[in-house]
Amino acid sequence: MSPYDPSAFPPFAVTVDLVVLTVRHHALCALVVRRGEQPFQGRWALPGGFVREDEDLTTAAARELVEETGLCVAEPGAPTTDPVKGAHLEQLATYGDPRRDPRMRVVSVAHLALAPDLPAPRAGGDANSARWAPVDELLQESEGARDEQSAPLAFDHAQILADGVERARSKIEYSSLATAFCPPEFTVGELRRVYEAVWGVALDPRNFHRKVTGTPGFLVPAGGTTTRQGGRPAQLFRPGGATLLNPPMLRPEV
Amino acid sequence: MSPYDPSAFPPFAVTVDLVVLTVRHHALCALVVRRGEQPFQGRWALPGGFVREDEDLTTAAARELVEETGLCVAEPGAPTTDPVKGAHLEQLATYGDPRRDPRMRVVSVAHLALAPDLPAPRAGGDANSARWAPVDELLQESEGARDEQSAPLAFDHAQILADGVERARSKIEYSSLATAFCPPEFTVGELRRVYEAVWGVALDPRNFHRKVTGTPGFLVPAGGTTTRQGGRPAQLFRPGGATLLNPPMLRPEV
DNA sequence: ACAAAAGTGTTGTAAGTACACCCATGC
DNA sequence: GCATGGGTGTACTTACAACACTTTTGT
Repeated sequence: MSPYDPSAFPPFAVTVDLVVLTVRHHALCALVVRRGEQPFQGRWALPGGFVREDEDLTTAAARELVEETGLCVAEPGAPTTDPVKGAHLEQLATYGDPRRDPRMRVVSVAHLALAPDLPAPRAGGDANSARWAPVDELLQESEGARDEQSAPLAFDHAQILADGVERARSKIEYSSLATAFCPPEFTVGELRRVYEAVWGVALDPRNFHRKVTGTPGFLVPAGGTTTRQGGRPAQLFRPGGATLLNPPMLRPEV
Repeated sequence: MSPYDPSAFPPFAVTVDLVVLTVRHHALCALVVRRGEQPFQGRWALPGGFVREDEDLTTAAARELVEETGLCVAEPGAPTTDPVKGAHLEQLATYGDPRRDPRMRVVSVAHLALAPDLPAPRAGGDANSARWAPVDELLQESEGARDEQSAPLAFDHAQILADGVERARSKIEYSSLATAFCPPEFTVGELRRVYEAVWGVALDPRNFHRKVTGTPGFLVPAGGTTTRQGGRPAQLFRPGGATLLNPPMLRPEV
């Protein structure tokens, strides 16, 4: 690595962008904010912002997450019943094409956040508004007439979102991450509907039940029952300690 | 995102660091270079360097790879018999702790490269020398007396290397990536020794053979045989088109 | 009574493990 | 001959898909 001479390296702006996913109305949705400025003024974009001078990348992402949604990241090992603290956050990938931002050289470290269904997004920062949008709408290629709601995302955010969705889809296979989409206590049926929404498939409720309750460390009984989904009362569960599932959940249609 | 005002964001240096892995003498090895300058002068470090003004991150990583090893990245879809062009390169993760470099704020986009066994590394850039070192030596915690060879890596490179090794270990499970450690044509036994070295386990040769030859798209017969490993002549194979393995290879001891 | 969702039992099948066993070369 | 690695056959076991069936609520 070169010495201290600042002229030896070009300066970059470094940002964090967030792919915040949740499951609403049986569909996988992402948080998008409307851009208030050029370029891409008025278009939807992923939330994000500059990394500060003395801030770690993960810290910057967690800060943006709070500013945009009020969500706090779950403390490892400290199970909480506060639905606003159950979020999962991890680094996704870094995007640094020289022309991805027309104004200057920006390297964006994208992060992936998974959250339970929240009442409503709160707009923050320099965004005019924010909303949860089904990822299917956001990612469908421009075909035929397009209304403003489903216009393509700003910058390279469609690519970032696609990468985040793909990460989530594959990661719930072999980890217990799907519980990050659920409230602190949930039923097996609710967990199944998360898998169905994220993967976009229908799962056999009977086999699913046997599988998740039989995977060690995935779920622990919370003690109560609920009928909030109708039908026979269902046992409530909390996430077990396990992070890696053995055996993994299998995504159909291979 | 904020307007053009450069005072609105702090400037960062952006580098790429490379985790270059290969299998030599039945052990997983990483390429390390000796640092010629402060800080960490004389210590081993991962190869890397600054991203240039108009350069994509992947381009920068590929350029560093050529400079340090002479390896070229494999062209997708263009199978080559040149052993120096078969390398696999992918982004690994980004490291941006404010204090990871004592001189200035550096964000490093680490990349993972997999290469077949090469004759010898060639030192390049500002490194005094370069060598292949077994990852077990590089990653073992400081315990007891340590010679210079096994001194811990500079900066946060031990963490980066550990992340790269873990990525490689898990990715050869469900992808055909293990062939990137092999020469253009190889035997089933050579491929098995790759898995054994990367995972650090012993595999049953009989079941392994059945499995890899039975996984569609993993291997295609190259037509010849070889006795370079001794014993009965073995069929030579080339990588098949498949990138994702179905069913996946299973890592023992879970 | 009926619909709806939860949960259990059973059966066929795909895939993995652990071996015994045979094959083709170099020395 | 014998050592060495390559390759096939087979029995045992696990895990998954499919689907019949029972349970417990709300209306």
